[in-house]
Amino acid sequence: MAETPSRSVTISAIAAEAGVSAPTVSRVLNGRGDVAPETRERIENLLRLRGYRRRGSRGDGQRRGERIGLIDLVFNDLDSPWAVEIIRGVEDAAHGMDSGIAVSAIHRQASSTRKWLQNVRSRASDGAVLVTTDLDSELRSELEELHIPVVVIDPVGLSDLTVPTIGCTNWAGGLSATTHLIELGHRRIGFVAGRPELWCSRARLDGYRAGLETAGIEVDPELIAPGEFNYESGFRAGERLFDLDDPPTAVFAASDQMALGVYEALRQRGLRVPDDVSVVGFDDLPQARWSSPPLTTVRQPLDDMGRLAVRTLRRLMDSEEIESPRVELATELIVRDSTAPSPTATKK
Amino acid sequence: MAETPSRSVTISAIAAEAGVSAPTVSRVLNGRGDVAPETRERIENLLRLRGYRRRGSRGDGQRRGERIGLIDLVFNDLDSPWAVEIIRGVEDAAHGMDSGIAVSAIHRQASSTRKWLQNVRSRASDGAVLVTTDLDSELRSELEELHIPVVVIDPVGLSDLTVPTIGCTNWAGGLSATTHLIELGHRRIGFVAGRPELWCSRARLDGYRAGLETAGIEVDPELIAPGEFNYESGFRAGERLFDLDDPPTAVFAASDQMALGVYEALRQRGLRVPDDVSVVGFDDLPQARWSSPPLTTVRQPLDDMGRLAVRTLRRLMDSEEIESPRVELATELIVRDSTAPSPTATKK
DNA sequence: CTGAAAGCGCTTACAG
DNA sequence: CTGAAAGCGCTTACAG
Repeated sequence: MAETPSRSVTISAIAAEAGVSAPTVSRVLNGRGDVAPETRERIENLLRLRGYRRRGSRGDGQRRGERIGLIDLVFNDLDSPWAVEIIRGVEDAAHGMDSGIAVSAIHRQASSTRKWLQNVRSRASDGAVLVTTDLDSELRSELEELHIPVVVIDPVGLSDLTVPTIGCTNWAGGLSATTHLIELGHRRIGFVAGRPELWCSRARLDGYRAGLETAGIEVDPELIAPGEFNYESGFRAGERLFDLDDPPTAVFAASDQMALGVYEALRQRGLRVPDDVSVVGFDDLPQARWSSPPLTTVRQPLDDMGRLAVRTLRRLMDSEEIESPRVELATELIVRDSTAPSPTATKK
Repeated sequence: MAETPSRSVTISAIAAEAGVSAPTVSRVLNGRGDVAPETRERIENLLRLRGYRRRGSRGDGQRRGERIGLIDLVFNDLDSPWAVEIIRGVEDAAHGMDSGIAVSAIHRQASSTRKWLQNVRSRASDGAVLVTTDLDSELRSELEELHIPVVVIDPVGLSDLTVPTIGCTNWAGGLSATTHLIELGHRRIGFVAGRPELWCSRARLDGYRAGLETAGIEVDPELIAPGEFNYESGFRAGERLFDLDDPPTAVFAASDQMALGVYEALRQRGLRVPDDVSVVGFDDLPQARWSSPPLTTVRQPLDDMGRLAVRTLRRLMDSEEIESPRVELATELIVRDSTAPSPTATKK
């Protein structure tokens, strides 16, 4: 957790500590050229270390409980289909407390990360919500230097606990999806896994296993196909599962996108959902509702996770207690039209 | 177009004009309670009129060509599936010029619009990109009072030209989709229209008509079904078209979401895409690629529209010339697997 | 390359 | 409810 930013990290405080005058620090801050390299570096270090933030003439800095003005919302990339869901939740909660949100993506190149950080610093937001699958440690330490509260929304991982993290119950979701299929009479249930290096993939897989084992069904490794959460990998996994000698009658895919890939693999084989094969996804992205047939899936409350992130940020800013560094919101099985009783099941 | 903001709308300038002291204006700005109602109102009006923006102690205001720091990106609602596409484009371009973006939604209630505006004002962004289907005139005049450059991204409408607007070639897109189907041998081609009050719906419909007429096919009003751009209306339109005595062999829907609704209507009737019926959409949202079968559609370059909006804003800020108040980017037909030769066509 | 001085825009007690 | 005064954080010439 970042040290509490000292109450008045002003230009003159920094100047005093660096043994220069205030104007010199000001010049460094404004990127003027005429400062000796050593001086500049010394000042820049202090600036970072002390978490300097421009304060205008508002007097004695941020007061406890002061209205928050701007929250940074940071994605790895904006091409994930769940980005909007989270944006909506965060925007909604921020709006409710009269705050704005600054959305940005850390573009791949390391060089640009640095520029991006400078941006965040210069717009002086009051807190940051990070949505990220891979929160590398370098970035994290850079963020600490911002001296603002940070909350991580982490729908896929299970990061370490130095920063409050908001996730969802992946294991329970995997279990409920599998149980749903078993209750429909399915016995051969395929699983399309997510990226193996992410904890959520493991949790969903274990939920699947637990469901089978509870029902006394043996886990057949042949029925577990690798995937990477995206459409294409779901499609390939679907092909693989239905090329088996004894193919499954139902498939649980660890993401909606992979479930849609499975749809396509089935369509190309002339198999129908749900008449021939049942399919369950994970996420409940809007497109799950608009697929044909509408997809039964495990809902991950991304918007609520966004809202909770903002509320947590708020508490952090007010130096209130956080219940727990890791919160997992409940997943929920949404039954639509892609699941039906197993064609091979004994009719009851 | 907003009047150019005067160079130095300072608190004391406002105070002088209002015949009060600077501290009083300051109190109004900071929402302190102890100001006489009439005084407050007089000051608030002047503040709006003169486009007051907090300037800290940066000396003489914004200099021409100064690095831009924050761009406001405003949606009506964040539930539109194309929101991310635009966000990505705007973020990308803004990132490229070391600027951040503040994303917000105007929530429905009028009361909250006012609060939202105050927020925009107080975060002092350097420009605003509006994405909106219904840019009501009240909101627009409020925005003028912000005295910052504004660009409207308008994928659906054709607003009046007091503000630079970026759209796409809806008519040409409608024409190319229809021509594609005709070239595949289809003669009875259904059309699912968009919300009739929006100009883009009209343009797409006219493109459809033009395509038919060019090929010497009579326009059958029965084949034109009403829709509202969303999934449900597409579904209903599909039901209606395929309940006709002489149903179409192909359908062009004025949005991807409606096309997916048509998919579902077809599935429920046991009809297959594209073997029995071809379907074309409009937008090329990511989900078009992930539908089953992947959807042939007219691509609207939403991300490029976002990028262009930022570049236009930049020129406005630098007081450079804008080529044209209304720019339309080209649409492009993306052929995937939802279209095939008409089953009733004479084989060539 | 750096600092002392002047100044800007704003806010905060304080007095009435 | 309002203003004169003091002060804060920062920046901009200017001088060396």
